[in-house]
Amino acid sequence: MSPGRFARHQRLTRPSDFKQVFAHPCKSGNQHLTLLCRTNDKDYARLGLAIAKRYIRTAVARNRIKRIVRESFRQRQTTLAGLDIVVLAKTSAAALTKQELFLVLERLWQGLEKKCKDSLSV
RNA sequence: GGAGUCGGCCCGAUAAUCGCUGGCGGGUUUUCCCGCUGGAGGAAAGUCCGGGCUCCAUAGGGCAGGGUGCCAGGUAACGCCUGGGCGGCGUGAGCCGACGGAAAGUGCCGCAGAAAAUACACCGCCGAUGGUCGCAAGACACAGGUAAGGGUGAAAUGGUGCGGUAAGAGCGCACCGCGCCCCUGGUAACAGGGGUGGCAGGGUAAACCCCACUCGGAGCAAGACCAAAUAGGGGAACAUUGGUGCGGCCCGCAUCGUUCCCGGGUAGGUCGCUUGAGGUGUGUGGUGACGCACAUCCCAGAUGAAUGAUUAUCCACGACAGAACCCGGCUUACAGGCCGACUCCACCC
Repeated sequence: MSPGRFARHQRLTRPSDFKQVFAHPCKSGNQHLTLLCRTNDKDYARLGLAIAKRYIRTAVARNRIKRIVRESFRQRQTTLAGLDIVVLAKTSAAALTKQELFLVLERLWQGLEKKCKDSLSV
C-alpha cells in the first residue's frame, strides 16, 4: 500500500473553494466521471466531491463512489500536490465495479498531471 | 417425509496492513502527533399518521374546515397494538374487513330492460255482469282484474309451503327473515329465549349529509449564542473662536476630522446533538398488548457530510439498501439462512 493520509485540510469544505474550481477549471474526464482542476497556493492537493442525487439515485451508490474516489486520491495525492480537484459523477459510474472505478480514476489522475499542472501553474 | 400457517432472530466470518471519524488520556495541551476505545438498518427508505422538543399565536365560546368511525383495554399519543363481537374466505392452523346512520333531507344508479323507485306492466294469466255469434257447450272482442310464470339486469317492492281465487296477491296461516317490547348471560359490542306487530316498499354515505369523538400554526435550514471585513445607523468626548456652503458681515443652520461606546447583523463558528416514553436480566400482575419493582449497561453523532480499501483463508458466493433532532407506528423494497409453536396429507407402530 502506498502511504498517505487524508486529513480535513485536504478537502474542499467551503462553497467558495468549490466556486473557485468551477470558475476556471481545467477539465479531464470520460463517460463515467468528470474531473475539474485548478492550482492552489499550497504544497498539497485538495479534493472535493460533487456526486449529484440527480445522476446517482441511491445513497448507497453515492457513498460507494465517494469512498473509492477518496481512497484512490489518498494513494495518488503526492503526485497531484498543488492542485484543487473536484470530481463529478455521471449516471453510468454507478454501474462500474470497484476494480473498474480504480482503473478509470488512475487514468484520469495521470491525465490531470500532464494537462493541468504545467498549463495552469505558470 | 411432503404441503402450509403464525411468531421470533440473523444479514458473510476470521486475521493482517493502510486510512476516516466521536469520546477518554497523554505529548510542544493552536489546527498537529501518540495510545486506548466506540462507529448504520430491519427497513436507516417513503414522509403517510401520532408524540416529545423549539419558536410563533392564543380570555372564553361558536361557525367553517380536516381526521377518525363495532366494543373493551393498552399507550405520551395514534389512523397503531391486544383481546372480544359480527360478517366473509379456508378441510384446518389461521387470514381478511372505513364494520355508526339509508322511515331527517337531497342527489346519483351506465348498458340491457315495459319499468331503476310514486310501478303509468313488455310477453303473459284471468276475464264475472253486459255485447256479438251459436240450439247448447263454448268462441271472439272490449271494459276491467292480476303480478304466479317468462325475459333484462349487479339489483325488480321479503323467502318456502299450504290454504284461497276467475286468475292472482301477506289476502289468510305455519316456519324463516324484519321492526318493536320483555327476560337471561356479558363491563360492552353482541348472543340466546319469549311475546307482539304486520309486510312496512332496492342500492349507494371511499356522494352531499346526520350523529359521536377529536384537531391552533410552523418545523432542527426549528431555535439560542459568539461574531470578522466592508458599508451604513445612534450616542459621547476631544479638537477647534478650524475649513467649506447659504450670506455683504455677525448670529444661526448644514457638512467635513480623530478617539471611544452602543445596538442590529452578513461570511464564518459554537450550541441544539444524543441518557432516551433507552437497552439487557430477574421477579411480579395481566388471556394479551402492556404495567410495576429491583439490578445492571452507556450502545453512531458526521456537517461537502465518517464506518472504507487491499491481501489471505473458508462457506450457503452475499438481497433490498446508508443515520442527519429524537422516539412510537404504518406502508413499500428484499437473495437467503436459523429457531420455536401449530395445522393438513401420507407412511410406520
